[in-house]
Amino acid sequence: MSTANSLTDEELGSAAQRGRRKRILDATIALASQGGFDAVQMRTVAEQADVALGTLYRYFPSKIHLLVSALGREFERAEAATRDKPIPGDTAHERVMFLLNRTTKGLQSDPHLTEALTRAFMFADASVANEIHAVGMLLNTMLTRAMNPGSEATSDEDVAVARVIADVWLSTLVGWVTGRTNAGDVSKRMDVAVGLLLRD
Amino acid sequence: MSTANSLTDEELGSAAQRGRRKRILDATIALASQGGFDAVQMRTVAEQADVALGTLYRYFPSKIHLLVSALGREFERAEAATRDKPIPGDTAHERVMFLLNRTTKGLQSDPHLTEALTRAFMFADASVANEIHAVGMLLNTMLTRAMNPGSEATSDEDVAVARVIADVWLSTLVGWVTGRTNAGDVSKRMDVAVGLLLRD
DNA sequence: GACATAATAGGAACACGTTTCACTTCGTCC
DNA sequence: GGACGAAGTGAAACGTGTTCCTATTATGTC
Repeated sequence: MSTANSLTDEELGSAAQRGRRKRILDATIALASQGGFDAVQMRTVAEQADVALGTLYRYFPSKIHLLVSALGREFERAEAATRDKPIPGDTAHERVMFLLNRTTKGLQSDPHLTEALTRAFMFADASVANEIHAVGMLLNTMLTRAMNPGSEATSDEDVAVARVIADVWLSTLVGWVTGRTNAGDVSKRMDVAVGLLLRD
Repeated sequence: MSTANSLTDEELGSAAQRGRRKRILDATIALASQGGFDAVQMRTVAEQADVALGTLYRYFPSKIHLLVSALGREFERAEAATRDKPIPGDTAHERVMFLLNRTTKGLQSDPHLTEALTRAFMFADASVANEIHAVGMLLNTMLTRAMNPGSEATSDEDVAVARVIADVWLSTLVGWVTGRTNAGDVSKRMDVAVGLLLRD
């Protein structure tokens, strides 16, 4: 696996290049959504994005980088769409579960896409650290905001709890993606975990 | 990915067959230990186990099945070695941490092997459910026993806590394996998580 | 506008997981 | 002991991620 990074949108000079990058990610999402991890074939992505295979590899040094970058973009999109909406719920537990349920439902509405992205996320190695880190930060931000809706300083404990919740959520998601847990159990297990962690 | 199962030791008739299976798993562990996931190449495993490639695939229908089965054998070995030793510690928290630290230290002493096995575990899909389930049960048994050392009935809450701990541990392990978390942080993060879950 | 440089296209080639197939060996039943 | 099916061998072939190479096209500089 190569050690280079994916090209981010910001460091791309021309509009044509940003266009290529966008077409590549769009094709990736479309293929993943339709057939999951295996359907995201580099030749197919390149063809569908109207880009040469070599160019695809110039933008994203591996299939994993590509998928994790796509995941990042989707996550940002989802986060941006809900950034300014207050999360309903009287307790941290309720708000966190609202957030998790909403996100989980979104993921479960496109199982193939979720499978592809989760697989990539879990398979990624150190060379994908940057892309992974971006996703992790986003996730933690969303969770701590749900726990602590005002913009008061977030406590260390909140951060720790958010990390544990994120870990459990990821494991559970992997279980669902790989067919070991059914959709309903994801919610149930998250509720149990959140209940144990946020006793208010 | 094929849907067949790995051949278990019990369902193998002859001693020659059990020998083949053992040689295959030994070769797998040796290669993984030396070079990690990528070094476990099916041709190399077959060659080193003195078995034809087709035979290897008859015993283990994919590289993932092979690695997860190897993981299962290692886990059983580790569990059997410590089954009857009482776990030191005055509280559930201490005992669980003792167990986690001992296991984590064992894993970290062979990073390549751990990388290979964890990668396989996280990448596995539904066709590997049996092999995965065996590992999951073992892990949960070990954790609930640490939490609840007598053989008193294990409560539902204990089981739920054990599952959450296992989830966090897996996520953290993945972080370590993929170079996102260093070895010391694994312990620290597990301690925080266990502290949140077992407040005694 | 001419040129240097970088980016892209197009496609061949390689690596490794997986499949396939023709053949041989082994175990079992009569 | 021979016949038969299951298991094993050996090698070729395929699919897909990845790399590499050359020709062509943009892009920026004087």
